[in-house]
Amino acid sequence: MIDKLEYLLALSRERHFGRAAEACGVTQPTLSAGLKQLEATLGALLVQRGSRFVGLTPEGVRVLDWARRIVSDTRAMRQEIVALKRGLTGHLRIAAIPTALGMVSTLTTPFRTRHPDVTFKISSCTSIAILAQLENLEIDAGITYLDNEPVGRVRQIPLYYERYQLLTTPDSPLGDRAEVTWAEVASVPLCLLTPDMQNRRIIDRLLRAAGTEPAPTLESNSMILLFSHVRTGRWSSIMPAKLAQTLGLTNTVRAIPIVGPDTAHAVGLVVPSREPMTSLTAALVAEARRAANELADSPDERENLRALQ
Amino acid sequence: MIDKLEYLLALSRERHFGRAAEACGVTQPTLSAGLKQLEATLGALLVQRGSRFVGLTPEGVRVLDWARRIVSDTRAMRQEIVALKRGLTGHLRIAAIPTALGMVSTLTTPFRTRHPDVTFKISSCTSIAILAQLENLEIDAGITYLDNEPVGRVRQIPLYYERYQLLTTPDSPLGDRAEVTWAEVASVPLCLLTPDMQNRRIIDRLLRAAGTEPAPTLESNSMILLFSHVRTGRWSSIMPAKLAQTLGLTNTVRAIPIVGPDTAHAVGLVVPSREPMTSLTAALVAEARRAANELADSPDERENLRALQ
DNA sequence: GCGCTCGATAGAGGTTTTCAATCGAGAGAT
DNA sequence: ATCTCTCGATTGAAAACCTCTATCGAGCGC
Repeated sequence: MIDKLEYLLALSRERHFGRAAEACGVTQPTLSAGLKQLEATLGALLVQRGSRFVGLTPEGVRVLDWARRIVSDTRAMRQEIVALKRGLTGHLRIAAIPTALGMVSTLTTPFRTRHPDVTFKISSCTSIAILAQLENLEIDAGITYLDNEPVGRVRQIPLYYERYQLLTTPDSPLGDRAEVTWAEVASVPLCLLTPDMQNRRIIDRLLRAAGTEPAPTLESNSMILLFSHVRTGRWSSIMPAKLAQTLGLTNTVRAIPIVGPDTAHAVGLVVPSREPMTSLTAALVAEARRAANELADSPDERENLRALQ
Repeated sequence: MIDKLEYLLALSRERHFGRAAEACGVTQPTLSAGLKQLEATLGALLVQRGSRFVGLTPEGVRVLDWARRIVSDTRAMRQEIVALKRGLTGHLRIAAIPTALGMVSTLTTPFRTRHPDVTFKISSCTSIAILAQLENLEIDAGITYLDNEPVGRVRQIPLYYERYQLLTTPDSPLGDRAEVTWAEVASVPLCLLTPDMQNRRIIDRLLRAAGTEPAPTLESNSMILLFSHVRTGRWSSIMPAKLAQTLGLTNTVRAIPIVGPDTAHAVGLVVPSREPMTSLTAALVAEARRAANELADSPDERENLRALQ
């Protein structure tokens, strides 16, 4: 039964019988038969039949919802029993927004010291995708903005507030400043993330609040690419302080704090709000709580973050 | 997998392989093998082995906890899909404390009018047993005192406050009174419930609060038996008003309100606090909310009850 | 030590599951 | 219109699994 529910999860994710079967490690006829059997035992069509995959029926959508619960509980149970025997083992799949990638190591490094048998897979994607993947059990945790429209039921552990810095070369127009305003930032040629990234949308909002229209002359979805363009001296960019810190300041690149309307966006760990949590998830949450104390720029900020939980 | 989890549930309930197997509708070797397979897939012993059933291992207890979740979610899923097709159908198992049996019909009657395809099984048992059975998925809902030590996670819907009346014959010492005090009640020969019933323990407390020691000359676990003894004219008894109302006042039996310290005990519906609820449970909760309005003795009381949720 | 209860084990029989191979319907291209 | 390609359903054989009856063996009480 549970394996059949996994078939349904895979199908709704892949939207293709063959790929779903492959993802489950069975052949396509097996998956087809499994779903047909699930439909028989529940007494309702779950998959809209056609020459190709069309979608799930309303009943299918409801079953999908239950399947997520049941499958994730089953996995959590398995994991907990393994953890009871051999200590914390297993695999944590984490997705993070690109601007948070730099600080992931402050989470993973102490975690591995504490639990050496846990392996990680960390992927970079948009805040929207993180919530979608959490919902579909494709990742175990995400690191993203906490002021998102709540898409699914998630538990959030605040980590730090994102503050922005202008990345530029010392010999460019603003290169010698100790701090700059958002209005000033808009006056230099900028390279920024693409607008599908929430970070870019936040920066756009901040620039508009300063009365200017964002007009980057180069867009990319890779922070590394932006950074390398800044190094040429022909572009400047805007980056969260935590990330600029990680990339390291060479003698050709300066990071200048941007002052002005301080609409700080909190970044934190998000995990499925299932009670009780997976033992791995629980350990990660504990680690995040510890990391939050280290990452906070001031005791004040620490207090504010704690209030967000 | 799920059927194996059901085996574990049955075993922990019956504490006997043969009876557990019977409860699951399989033979004892099948249940034994199923549990052994569950142990193999989880990689841990779940049942303490001995010549007879000893108990579950710590791992077994943890798995049992998950099994309850997974099995109940699976049942809820099945039910919801059936409900989507054929409207609300199925079976509701309710347990109630004896003193609440009289008012169950104010819940079930309108429920059946609304959902004619739902059948009921209503059993009478102690408040402790109700919570235990709820925990073990043996009943779907209970009707009991709401001031219990919370044994499991339950959601409670208040129905009414229990108030006590003296049941007696018109020609007995207190038979002509409009109301009596707890101290007066203690002066007549009483027949009461046995002390394993919470109702009796409450009455004992009330009698002691009035400075008297409860000394019933007859005890039983059946309200009907108590009532029939009252009718002989040789005993009086103490009953919740709601129940006295249901049993009906013949011309040989009077119900006299007992005044004094008003430590009202709220009675209500309790259901497993699983999110989302079974469709049947959700419908029952809705019915209980409606019934609470009807049962309340005053608007004041209605307000107090609402606050308990 | 005898008998009884309980749970484990063995082996047969039947069902279910799985897979490779193939079919057939529909979409898109020519 | 027809060809072709993709996708999901179907088929049939082999393997795996599950469930049963029958029986065993350990421990408990007498």
